[in-house]
Formats: sequence, structure tokens, C-alpha cells
Amino acid sequence: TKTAAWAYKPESSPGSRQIQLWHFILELLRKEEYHDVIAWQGDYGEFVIKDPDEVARLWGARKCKPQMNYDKLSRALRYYYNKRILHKTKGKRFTYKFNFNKLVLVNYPFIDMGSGRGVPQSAPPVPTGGTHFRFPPSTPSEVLSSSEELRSPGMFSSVARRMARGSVSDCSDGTSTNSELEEAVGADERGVGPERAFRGLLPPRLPHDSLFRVYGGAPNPAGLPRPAPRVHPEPLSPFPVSPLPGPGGLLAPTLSPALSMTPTPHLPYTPSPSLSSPMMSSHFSFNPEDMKHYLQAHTQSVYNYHLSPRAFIHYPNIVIPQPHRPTLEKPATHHLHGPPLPLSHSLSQHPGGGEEGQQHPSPFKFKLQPPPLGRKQREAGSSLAASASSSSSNQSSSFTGSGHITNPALAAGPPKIKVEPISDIESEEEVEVTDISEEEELNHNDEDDEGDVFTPTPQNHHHHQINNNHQDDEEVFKTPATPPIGSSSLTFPLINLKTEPGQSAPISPGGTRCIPLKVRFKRRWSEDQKMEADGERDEAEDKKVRAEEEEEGKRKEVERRGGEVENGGGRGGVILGLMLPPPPTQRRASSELQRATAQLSLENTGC
DNA sequence: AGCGGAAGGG
DNA sequence: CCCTTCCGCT
Repeated sequence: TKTAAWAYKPESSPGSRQIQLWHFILELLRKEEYHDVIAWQGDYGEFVIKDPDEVARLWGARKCKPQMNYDKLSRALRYYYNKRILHKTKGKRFTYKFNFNKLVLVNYPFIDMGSGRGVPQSAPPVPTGGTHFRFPPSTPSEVLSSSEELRSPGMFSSVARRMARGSVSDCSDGTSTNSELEEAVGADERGVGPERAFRGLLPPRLPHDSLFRVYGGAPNPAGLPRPAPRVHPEPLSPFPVSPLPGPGGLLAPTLSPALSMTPTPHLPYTPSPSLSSPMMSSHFSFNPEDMKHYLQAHTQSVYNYHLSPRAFIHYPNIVIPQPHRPTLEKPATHHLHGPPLPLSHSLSQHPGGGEEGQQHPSPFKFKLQPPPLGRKQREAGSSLAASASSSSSNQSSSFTGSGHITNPALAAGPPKIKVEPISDIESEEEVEVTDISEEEELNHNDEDDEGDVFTPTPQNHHHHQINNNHQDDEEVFKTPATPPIGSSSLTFPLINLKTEPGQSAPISPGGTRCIPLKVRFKRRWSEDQKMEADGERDEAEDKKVRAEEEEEGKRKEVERRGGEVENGGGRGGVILGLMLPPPPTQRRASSELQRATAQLSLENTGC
């Protein structure tokens, strides 16, 4: 369809037969068995290929390309740069970093990347950026774009089943290494399934991740007896689900990095302080009330963790009560303080609700959004003037075009840029999560976040080198923004919630108000952008990157001027999963739903 | 080590 | 589209 079709295709999803390299990488990353080969290391989303040859071998095995080697594999990885799925961590050998800014989970119904076992509950959905946030379709078909298999309503099981199996094995010889396979499959059969899906998939990060866990409503297929039990929320965890170490001793990161935020970007997972609040009911539903609670909890957590204001989720029309905090409290971002507020927000599970209706969980798939458009000139060696004709103007760019906002720099004719992989923009409709802009270098702490700060455009001065080395410093995490409200997308009624302009925005410890979605989105990208912008930008001043940046820059401009421009259209990101809350009618998915998460592994057929 | 163009395959 | 293969340049 118009939108990044390929991204939505099941084939692009984890678990699909046609595995994509990045899915594969993620798969390896989540498996402990491969920790000596490839593992998360460094910054958030950063991973190191410890054994390039082995990774290449595995990849080759999966793709049945015996001739695969790191040189080739790395070429493939480099193509991701343009897609913005990955980027290279400069200065670190064999180290790449996922641009989770661009990756967002889409439809991940219940992703619990948490501990395998337990799985608790899901968290309320956090809209990730898009301008139009859409709630989950009632029927799977809506969710699944076009896949035959996925489309059918009953398909959940089959899908789950398929997804459940996966392994990284060798083509020819039977060297298969799928350790989890059986387990997963077994689980699936029992109706459990997907919950473990993302386990280990992402880099460990802060507790907030759990907050974002989504819960979609998918129930496990027919009432299956739920074997194991869920875990309760960890007492110490602020959110319902706490990342408990998996059986393997590994803890499973829980959510998509894209959604997570953390004050401290360290690899090692650190247990979070506990927060549980009475306020949060144990179960989360997507009705306004619950939503409110959720938001409140979130807000509170933000406070508790001294997170940046940008972390506030802002749902339009919903006013989030301010957490009660004794005085302002720690504006500064230091370590967390001791006694967290109790916040519990476990989600629901009403077992009883009867067999839930059926909601089929949507198998989640990875959605990719096309990279920014923008650089499409390139080909015609000379004539760029007539560009309009040749290059298609994208819709998304449309708004951009409106402007007169041209950045001088941008205005300058972009040199040739290769469009190559960049897919064209997608339409804006859909669940796009686009519109996230980047920029902002973080000045430690939020601060300027407020109105959108403008991006430090590479105005040229060469800067420091790009090593990201110490970037640890900081990084406030960015929160996924909430859906734009105005958009028609909201399906459930939030309207009742009152909103007051004044109050609508939660205030950060520092007194900062909630920033507009757009801004927030922008912020989300900032981290990477920061790196990229500062670093890469310097180096790669000209190049495609530049084009992209420019585009973004324009966008920003627009935003700035226009204030909140609603649609953005912009660039998209790859979405790992977007969580869609269940429609009001079908809520209560409960635990079963949670379990609905599918196993991501891909299958490796014998070649 | 890493980058990215070019061509080709499925 | 998404690599895979080859390759020259840094």
C-alpha cells in the first residue's frame, strides 16, 4: 500500500520467512547463546559483533548463502545506514547501533520483552510518535497489512506458531542452534506464546521500559490453560512488569528501546527502584479512567526518576494529575533517589471476563517506515533544476514544501545525493509513527526542551571528534510521545477527561511543561541525532546524510514556526512495534493477552 | 576497518 | 525491496 509497504509486510516481520538482516541481528542479540558472538554493549541500542566471521556464517546459514562473510554482511549493514535503521559507532570496531529512533514497535501487542516467564502485564500503550495514532484494530486484518496468512482472523495461532519457532541454524549441516526453539514452540502450543517474544531482544535499559509495555489485547488462543503463571509485578519495579532475569539469568529487557527511556544509559541492567502506587490500579484498561491513571503513573515515574520532561506523555484531552510530590524535589538529575513512590500499575487481568472475546492478537510485526525523503536527486547528473518533475514530491514532504522556510544552507543546492535505498516516503496515513524529528543536542537535562529548541544545525564548525565515547553521560531518555490528539485516530474516548489548558501539561520538576508532541518527538531523536549530527555530520558533511538532515531541519523549521503542526509526515521510522491499545470494547484482555506476544524467532528452514 | 557505488538476483 | 557480490578508495 502506500505506506511503507514492505515494512508492513509480514515478510518483513520477525518470524517471517524472509528474514531481514536487522531482524536477524536482533534475534541473535536476544539469545544468550550468542553472546560471545554478538551482544549489546555500550550505548543504548549499541551492539558489538564480537565474532564477525561467526555472525556472517550464521547469517549466511540463515539465508543460505554459504559465501557470506563479514565483508558482505557489513555491506548489508551499511545499507541500513541510509535506511536509518542502523549506524556505525565510530571508533569502535564492529560496533553498530540501532537507531531506535526510527524503530518503533508496531503492533506489538503484547510485548513483553520482559522476563520470559513472567510476564506480567502489559503496560499501557505508549504511542510512539506518530502523528496519527491509531488504536488497535478490532480485527487482525486491520492490523496486518497484507499478508495472507496473517490476515485471517484465526490466524493468531498459526502466526504465533510460526513465530515461535526460530533458530539460527546452519543450512546444510545440522548445526542448528536453536536453543529456545523448543521451548517457544511448546509454549505456543499451549497457547502461550508470544509473550516472550521480545525477550532479550532489546538492550537492557531502564525500568521504564516496562512502563511502555503494551498490552494489546490479544488473548491467547482459546482458553488455554495458562501454564505458568505470571509473575507478579516485581515489587521493586515501578511498573507492573519488572524485568526479571530470565531463566538464563539474563534479564530481559523489556521494551523497545525506542520506547524506553532512562536516565542512565548503561548497559547493565539495573533494577529500578520500586515504585508502586496505589493509584495505579492493578489493571490497566484503555478507558479514560485507566488511561488517566496510567498517565499519572507515568508522570509520577518521571518525577521519581528525574526524567526529563520530555518523558511526559501527553495525551490530549487528558489531564494528568500531578503526582504528589513533596516539594519540587530533585530537579537535578542525579541518581534516583531512594524511596520511590509506590506505583503499581499492573495491568489487568481479569480472568474472568469470560473468554474474552476474541481479539486476536495481532501478531506483531515490525513496521518499517521509510526514511526521509529528501534526497532524491542524484541521478540526473545535471539537471536538478527541473527536479520537480522528476522527483516525486512526497506527501510527507508536502508540508515541508509549503514553507518558505528554507534553510539557507539547505537552500543551497544539495549536491548529488543518492537516493538509493531510501524508500520513498510513505503516506502519512496509517499508523505512522513518523514525524519524529531529531535534533536537539541534549544539554544535559532537559531544559531547553521547551519550545522546541532548534536544532543545532551543523553550522559548521568542526567539532570534536565523534567518538561517542563518553556519551554516557546522560541522556535523558526520551519518551514516546503520545498520539496527537487531534487526529482522528484516537479511538477511544478520552474526551471525557478534562483538559485544561493550563493544566494540561504536566509539569516537570523543573517546572517545565509538557512539551508539544512534536517537540517531544523531535527530542526523541535527538540522541541519535546528536551523535549523528554532531559526529557524522561533521565528517560527512556532504553526503546523503546531509540531505536527510536538511530535510529534518526544514521540518523543524516548520514546526517551530507553525508551532504544532500536526501532521508531520515526516520521516518515518522503523517501527518495531507500535502498541495499539485494544478497542474499548474488547479490553480486558488480561494476562492471556499478554501472552499473546509472539515469539520472534525466525525459522530457518533447511535451505 | 569501513565506506559506498554498481550490478545483479530473487 | 533487500540484499549479495565485487571492488576501489580511505
